[in-house]
Amino acid sequence: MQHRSFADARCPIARSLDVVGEWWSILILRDAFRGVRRFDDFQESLGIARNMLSRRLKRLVDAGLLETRPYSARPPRHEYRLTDKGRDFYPVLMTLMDWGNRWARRRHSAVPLSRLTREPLDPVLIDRATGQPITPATVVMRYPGSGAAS
Amino acid sequence: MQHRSFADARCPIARSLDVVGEWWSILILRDAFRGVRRFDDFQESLGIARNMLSRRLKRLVDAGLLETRPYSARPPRHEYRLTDKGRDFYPVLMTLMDWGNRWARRRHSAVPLSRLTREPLDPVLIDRATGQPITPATVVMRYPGSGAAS
DNA sequence: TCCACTCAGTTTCATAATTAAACTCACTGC
DNA sequence: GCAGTGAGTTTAATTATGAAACTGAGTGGA
Repeated sequence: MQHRSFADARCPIARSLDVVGEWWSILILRDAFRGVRRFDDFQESLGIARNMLSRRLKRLVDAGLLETRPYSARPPRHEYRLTDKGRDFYPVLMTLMDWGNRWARRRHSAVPLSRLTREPLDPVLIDRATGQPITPATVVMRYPGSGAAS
Repeated sequence: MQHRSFADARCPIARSLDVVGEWWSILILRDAFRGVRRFDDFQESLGIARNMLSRRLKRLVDAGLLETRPYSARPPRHEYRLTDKGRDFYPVLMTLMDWGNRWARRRHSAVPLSRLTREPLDPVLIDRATGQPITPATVVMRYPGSGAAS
Protein backbone atom coordinates (compact mmCIF):
# COMPACT_ATOMS: atom_id res chain seq x y z
CA MET A 1 0.00 0.00 0.00
CA GLN A 2 2.00 2.90 -1.33
CA HIS A 3 1.13 6.54 -1.46
CA ARG A 4 2.15 8.76 -4.32
CA SER A 5 5.17 10.97 -3.95
CA PHE A 6 6.23 14.13 -5.70
CA ALA A 7 9.75 13.08 -4.98
CA ASP A 8 11.50 16.39 -5.61
CA ALA A 9 13.56 16.24 -2.46
CA ARG A 10 15.03 19.66 -3.05
CA CYS A 11 11.72 21.46 -2.91
CA PRO A 12 10.34 21.93 0.59
CA ILE A 13 6.84 22.49 -0.78
CA ALA A 14 6.91 19.12 -2.52
CA ARG A 15 8.20 17.51 0.66
CA SER A 16 5.34 19.00 2.64
CA LEU A 17 2.83 17.82 0.09
CA ASP A 18 4.31 14.37 0.29
CA VAL A 19 2.94 14.25 3.81
CA VAL A 20 -0.25 16.31 3.67
CA GLY A 21 -1.01 16.51 -0.04
CA GLU A 22 -3.38 13.57 -0.24
CA TRP A 23 -7.11 13.98 -0.19
CA TRP A 24 -8.50 14.60 3.29
CA SER A 25 -5.18 14.96 5.11
CA ILE A 26 -5.43 18.71 5.56
CA LEU A 27 -9.06 18.54 6.62
CA ILE A 28 -8.16 15.89 9.16
CA LEU A 29 -5.58 18.29 10.58
CA ARG A 30 -8.13 21.10 10.57
CA ASP A 31 -10.48 18.92 12.61
CA ALA A 32 -7.65 18.00 14.95
CA PHE A 33 -7.10 21.71 15.63
CA ARG A 34 -10.81 22.02 16.31
CA GLY A 35 -10.41 19.40 19.01
CA VAL A 36 -11.57 16.27 17.22
CA ARG A 37 -9.65 13.26 18.52
CA ARG A 38 -11.54 10.05 17.87
CA PHE A 39 -11.89 7.89 14.81
CA ASP A 40 -15.66 7.97 14.68
CA ASP A 41 -15.75 11.72 15.29
CA PHE A 42 -13.38 12.39 12.39
CA GLN A 43 -15.42 10.06 10.26
CA GLU A 44 -18.71 11.75 11.04
CA SER A 45 -17.31 15.25 10.85
CA LEU A 46 -15.70 14.71 7.45
CA GLY A 47 -18.01 12.19 5.84
CA ILE A 48 -14.89 10.33 4.73
CA ALA A 49 -14.93 6.60 3.99
CA ARG A 50 -13.71 4.68 7.01
CA ASN A 51 -10.95 2.85 5.19
CA MET A 52 -9.61 6.11 3.80
CA LEU A 53 -9.71 7.72 7.23
CA SER A 54 -7.82 4.76 8.59
CA ARG A 55 -5.08 5.16 6.00
CA ARG A 56 -4.78 8.91 6.33
CA LEU A 57 -4.56 8.74 10.10
CA LYS A 58 -1.89 6.07 9.80
CA ARG A 59 0.08 8.22 7.40
CA LEU A 60 -0.21 11.28 9.61
CA VAL A 61 0.89 9.27 12.63
CA ASP A 62 3.80 7.71 10.70
CA ALA A 63 4.83 11.17 9.54
CA GLY A 64 4.73 12.42 13.12
CA LEU A 65 1.97 15.03 12.89
CA LEU A 66 -0.44 13.01 15.02
CA GLU A 67 0.15 10.52 17.78
CA THR A 68 -2.16 7.91 19.26
CA ARG A 69 -2.87 8.03 22.96
CA PRO A 70 -4.85 5.50 24.95
CA TYR A 71 -7.67 7.14 26.84
CA SER A 72 -9.07 3.90 28.20
CA ALA A 73 -7.41 0.58 28.94
CA ARG A 74 -10.61 -1.40 29.33
CA PRO A 75 -12.03 -1.36 26.78
CA PRO A 76 -8.79 -0.58 24.93
CA ARG A 77 -9.36 2.74 23.18
CA HIS A 78 -7.13 5.45 21.89
CA GLU A 79 -7.37 8.90 20.38
CA TYR A 80 -5.36 10.94 17.90
CA ARG A 81 -3.63 14.08 19.06
CA LEU A 82 -1.50 16.69 17.40
CA THR A 83 2.23 16.56 18.04
CA ASP A 84 4.47 19.64 17.98
CA LYS A 85 5.13 18.89 14.35
CA GLY A 86 1.39 18.81 13.71
CA ARG A 87 0.70 21.95 15.72
CA ASP A 88 3.35 23.75 13.72
CA PHE A 89 1.23 23.21 10.64
CA TYR A 90 -1.18 25.86 11.91
CA PRO A 91 0.12 28.72 9.76
CA VAL A 92 -0.61 26.72 6.61
CA LEU A 93 -4.20 26.22 7.73
CA MET A 94 -4.54 29.91 8.59
CA THR A 95 -3.20 31.12 5.25
CA LEU A 96 -5.45 28.65 3.44
CA MET A 97 -8.38 29.87 5.50
CA ASP A 98 -7.57 33.46 4.79
CA TRP A 99 -7.26 32.85 1.06
CA GLY A 100 -10.58 31.02 1.10
CA ASN A 101 -12.28 33.86 2.90
CA ARG A 102 -10.84 36.43 0.55
CA TRP A 103 -11.29 34.69 -2.75
CA ALA A 104 -13.90 32.00 -2.32
CA ARG A 105 -16.27 33.92 -0.13
CA ARG A 106 -19.66 32.60 0.89
CA ARG A 107 -22.52 34.31 2.60
CA HIS A 108 -22.05 32.24 5.72
CA SER A 109 -18.47 31.47 6.51
CA ALA A 110 -16.41 30.78 9.58
CA VAL A 111 -14.14 33.75 10.29
CA PRO A 112 -11.07 33.87 12.54
CA LEU A 113 -11.12 36.62 15.17
CA SER A 114 -8.44 38.02 17.43
CA ARG A 115 -9.02 36.64 20.89
CA LEU A 116 -8.05 40.04 22.26
CA THR A 117 -10.10 42.41 20.16
CA ARG A 118 -12.77 40.06 18.75
CA GLU A 119 -12.15 41.70 15.40
CA PRO A 120 -11.62 39.64 12.24
CA LEU A 121 -7.98 38.75 11.77
CA ASP A 122 -5.98 40.08 8.86
CA PRO A 123 -3.06 37.65 8.65
CA VAL A 124 0.23 38.88 7.20
CA LEU A 125 3.41 36.90 6.78
CA ILE A 126 6.47 38.75 7.93
CA ASP A 127 10.10 37.86 8.48
CA ARG A 128 10.83 37.64 12.17
CA ALA A 129 14.30 39.12 11.84
CA THR A 130 13.55 42.15 9.68
CA GLY A 131 9.82 42.59 10.25
CA GLN A 132 9.42 42.89 6.47
CA PRO A 133 6.32 41.45 4.79
CA ILE A 134 7.10 38.34 2.79
CA THR A 135 6.01 38.66 -0.84
CA PRO A 136 7.37 37.41 -4.14
CA ALA A 137 9.16 40.76 -4.38
CA THR A 138 10.98 40.49 -1.06
CA VAL A 139 12.13 36.88 -1.37
CA VAL A 140 14.99 35.27 -3.23
CA MET A 141 15.42 31.53 -3.27
CA ARG A 142 18.74 29.91 -2.62
CA TYR A 143 19.03 26.56 -4.33
CA PRO A 144 21.33 23.75 -3.19
CA GLY A 145 24.03 24.82 -5.63
CA SER A 146 24.92 28.19 -4.10
CA GLY A 147 23.49 31.26 -5.93
CA ALA A 148 20.08 32.88 -5.76
CA ALA A 149 17.11 33.57 -8.02
CA SER A 150 13.69 35.14 -7.51
CA MET B 1 -15.66 15.35 -16.05
CA GLN B 2 -16.24 16.31 -12.44
CA HIS B 3 -13.77 17.05 -9.74
CA ARG B 4 -14.28 16.07 -6.17
CA SER B 5 -15.57 18.57 -3.68
CA PHE B 6 -15.41 18.76 0.08
CA ALA B 7 -18.57 20.76 -0.12
CA ASP B 8 -18.51 22.25 3.39
CA ALA B 9 -19.33 25.74 2.20
CA ARG B 10 -18.98 27.19 5.69
CA CYS B 11 -15.33 26.24 6.05
CA PRO B 12 -12.95 28.50 4.17
CA ILE B 13 -10.22 25.85 4.31
CA ALA B 14 -12.48 23.35 2.56
CA ARG B 15 -13.39 25.97 -0.02
CA SER B 16 -9.73 26.64 -0.73
CA LEU B 17 -9.04 22.94 -1.07
CA ASP B 18 -11.93 22.67 -3.48
CA VAL B 19 -9.81 24.75 -5.83
CA VAL B 20 -6.24 23.74 -5.06
CA GLY B 21 -6.64 20.48 -3.15
CA GLU B 22 -6.24 18.12 -6.08
CA TRP B 23 -2.98 16.41 -6.87
CA TRP B 24 -0.51 18.70 -8.64
CA SER B 25 -2.48 21.94 -8.36
CA ILE B 26 -0.26 23.45 -5.69
CA LEU B 27 2.93 22.41 -7.46
CA ILE B 28 1.62 23.99 -10.65
CA LEU B 29 1.15 27.22 -8.73
CA ARG B 30 4.62 26.89 -7.25
CA ASP B 31 6.06 26.59 -10.75
CA ALA B 32 3.99 29.55 -11.89
CA PHE B 33 5.60 31.63 -9.13
CA ARG B 34 8.97 30.42 -10.34
CA GLY B 35 8.13 31.86 -13.74
CA VAL B 36 6.98 28.79 -15.63
CA ARG B 37 4.30 29.75 -18.13
CA ARG B 38 4.06 27.19 -20.91
CA PHE B 39 2.36 23.83 -21.10
CA ASP B 40 5.42 21.86 -22.07
CA ASP B 41 7.54 23.58 -19.44
CA PHE B 42 5.08 22.72 -16.68
CA GLN B 43 4.94 19.20 -17.99
CA GLU B 44 8.67 18.73 -18.01
CA SER B 45 9.24 20.48 -14.72
CA LEU B 46 6.64 18.41 -12.88
CA GLY B 47 6.75 15.11 -14.72
CA ILE B 48 2.96 15.16 -14.67
CA ALA B 49 0.89 13.29 -17.27
CA ARG B 50 -0.13 15.67 -20.04
CA ASN B 51 -3.85 15.04 -19.76
CA MET B 52 -3.73 15.70 -16.02
CA LEU B 53 -1.79 18.90 -16.56
CA SER B 54 -4.40 19.92 -19.08
CA ARG B 55 -7.21 19.36 -16.59
CA ARG B 56 -5.49 21.04 -13.69
CA LEU B 57 -4.61 24.10 -15.75
CA LYS B 58 -8.20 24.28 -16.93
CA ARG B 59 -9.44 24.10 -13.37
CA LEU B 60 -7.01 26.76 -12.20
CA VAL B 61 -8.01 29.01 -15.07
CA ASP B 62 -11.72 28.41 -14.42
CA ALA B 63 -11.18 29.19 -10.76
CA GLY B 64 -9.40 32.40 -11.69
CA LEU B 65 -5.92 31.73 -10.31
CA LEU B 66 -4.34 31.52 -13.74
CA GLU B 67 -5.25 33.15 -17.03
CA THR B 68 -4.27 32.27 -20.55
CA ARG B 69 -2.53 34.89 -22.65
CA PRO B 70 -1.66 34.60 -26.31
CA TYR B 71 2.00 35.24 -26.92
CA SER B 72 1.84 34.46 -30.63
CA ALA B 73 -1.02 34.69 -33.10
CA ARG B 74 0.62 32.72 -35.87
CA PRO B 75 1.12 30.01 -34.90
CA PRO B 76 -1.61 30.43 -32.26
CA ARG B 77 0.08 29.95 -28.90
CA HIS B 78 -0.70 31.00 -25.37
CA GLU B 79 0.81 30.87 -21.94
CA TYR B 80 -0.51 30.62 -18.39
CA ARG B 81 -0.02 33.50 -15.99
CA LEU B 82 -0.92 34.13 -12.41
CA THR B 83 -3.82 36.47 -11.74
CA ASP B 84 -4.14 38.59 -8.60
CA LYS B 85 -6.13 35.77 -7.08
CA GLY B 86 -3.33 33.37 -7.91
CA ARG B 87 -0.59 35.70 -6.68
CA ASP B 88 -2.45 36.06 -3.41
CA PHE B 89 -1.90 32.36 -2.83
CA TYR B 90 1.76 33.07 -2.14
CA PRO B 91 1.50 33.00 1.69
CA VAL B 92 0.16 29.45 1.54
CA LEU B 93 3.17 28.37 -0.51
CA MET B 94 5.55 30.14 1.86
CA THR B 95 4.06 28.57 4.99
CA LEU B 96 4.12 25.16 3.31
CA MET B 97 7.73 25.75 2.33
CA ASP B 98 8.65 26.82 5.82
CA TRP B 99 6.98 23.78 7.37
CA GLY B 100 8.77 21.53 4.92
CA ASN B 101 12.12 23.08 5.72
CA ARG B 102 11.56 22.83 9.43
CA TRP B 103 10.06 19.38 9.68
CA ALA B 104 10.97 17.49 6.51
CA ARG B 105 14.50 18.71 6.18
CA ARG B 106 16.90 17.36 3.59
CA ARG B 107 20.58 17.90 3.21
CA HIS B 108 20.09 19.89 0.04
CA SER B 109 17.03 22.05 0.08
CA ALA B 110 15.91 25.29 -1.47
CA VAL B 111 15.77 28.00 1.18
CA PRO B 112 14.01 31.37 0.99
CA LEU B 113 16.19 34.38 1.77
CA SER B 114 15.38 37.99 2.49
CA ARG B 115 16.20 40.00 -0.60
CA LEU B 116 17.52 42.71 1.68
CA THR B 117 19.76 40.83 4.06
CA ARG B 118 20.32 37.56 2.13
CA GLU B 119 19.66 35.79 5.39
CA PRO B 120 17.24 32.83 5.57
CA LEU B 121 13.70 33.96 6.19
CA ASP B 122 11.88 33.09 9.37
CA PRO B 123 8.23 33.58 8.43
CA VAL B 124 5.75 34.50 11.15
CA LEU B 125 2.05 35.07 10.74
CA ILE B 126 0.82 38.16 12.51
CA ASP B 127 -2.43 40.10 12.59
CA ARG B 128 -2.05 43.33 10.66
CA ALA B 129 -4.21 45.31 13.06
CA THR B 130 -2.73 44.25 16.40
CA GLY B 131 0.68 42.97 15.33
CA GLN B 132 0.06 39.88 17.45
CA PRO B 133 1.34 36.50 16.28
CA ILE B 134 -1.43 34.22 15.09
CA THR B 135 -1.46 30.91 16.95
CA PRO B 136 -4.17 28.54 18.09
CA ALA B 137 -4.04 30.38 21.42
CA THR B 138 -4.66 33.84 20.00
CA VAL B 139 -7.48 32.94 17.62
CA VAL B 140 -11.17 32.35 18.16
CA MET B 141 -13.41 31.24 15.35
CA ARG B 142 -16.72 32.89 14.69
CA TYR B 143 -19.13 30.51 13.04
CA PRO B 144 -22.07 31.62 10.88
CA GLY B 145 -24.48 31.37 13.81
CA SER B 146 -23.06 34.19 15.98
CA GLY B 147 -20.87 33.09 18.95
CA ALA B 148 -17.24 32.05 19.10
CA ALA B 149 -15.15 29.03 19.97
CA SER B 150 -11.43 28.23 19.91
C1' DT C 1 -25.99 -16.70 29.65
C1' DC C 2 -27.67 -14.14 25.94
C1' DC C 3 -28.35 -9.84 23.55
C1' DA C 4 -27.56 -5.25 22.09
C1' DC C 5 -24.26 -1.65 21.82
C1' DT C 6 -19.60 1.11 21.33
C1' DC C 7 -15.22 2.11 19.25
C1' DA C 8 -11.85 1.43 15.99
C1' DG C 9 -11.03 -0.29 12.58
C1' DT C 10 -10.68 -4.15 8.07
C1' DT C 11 -12.59 -6.47 3.91
C1' DT C 12 -14.87 -6.58 -0.34
C1' DC C 13 -16.34 -4.91 -4.46
C1' DA C 14 -17.78 -1.12 -7.59
C1' DT C 15 -16.64 3.37 -9.31
C1' DA C 16 -13.64 7.17 -10.33
C1' DA C 17 -9.02 9.25 -10.96
C1' DT C 18 -4.32 8.94 -12.67
C1' DT C 19 -0.73 7.42 -15.73
C1' DA C 20 2.06 6.46 -20.00
C1' DA C 21 2.16 6.36 -24.56
C1' DA C 22 0.50 7.37 -28.88
C1' DC C 23 -2.07 10.46 -31.64
C1' DT C 24 -4.08 15.17 -33.42
C1' DC C 25 -3.96 19.78 -35.26
C1' DA C 26 -2.33 24.18 -36.73
C1' DC C 27 1.13 26.07 -37.89
C1' DT C 28 6.70 27.25 -39.24
C1' DG C 29 11.11 26.79 -41.59
C1' DC C 30 13.88 24.42 -44.72
C1' DG D 1 6.82 18.04 -49.35
C1' DC D 2 8.72 16.87 -44.63
C1' DA D 3 10.48 17.31 -40.06
C1' DG D 4 9.65 19.98 -36.02
C1' DT D 5 7.09 22.72 -32.30
C1' DG D 6 3.50 23.81 -28.90
C1' DA D 7 -0.54 22.56 -26.87
C1' DG D 8 -3.13 19.71 -26.22
C1' DT D 9 -6.67 14.62 -26.80
C1' DT D 10 -7.50 9.77 -26.88
C1' DT D 11 -6.96 5.17 -25.33
C1' DA D 12 -6.01 1.45 -22.38
C1' DA D 13 -4.01 -0.15 -18.04
C1' DT D 14 -3.16 0.84 -13.25
C1' DT D 15 -4.39 3.03 -8.69
C1' DA D 16 -7.09 5.32 -5.53
C1' DT D 17 -11.43 6.18 -3.48
C1' DG D 18 -16.06 5.19 -1.76
C1' DA D 19 -20.09 2.58 0.37
C1' DA D 20 -21.49 -0.97 2.83
C1' DA D 21 -20.89 -4.92 5.43
C1' DC D 22 -18.09 -7.29 8.63
C1' DT D 23 -14.66 -8.08 12.77
C1' DG D 24 -13.16 -8.10 17.50
C1' DA D 25 -12.50 -6.67 22.23
C1' DG D 26 -15.04 -5.17 25.61
C1' DT D 27 -19.32 -3.11 28.37
C1' DG D 28 -23.88 -3.10 30.51
C1' DG D 29 -28.25 -4.88 31.26
C1' DA D 30 -32.18 -8.60 31.56
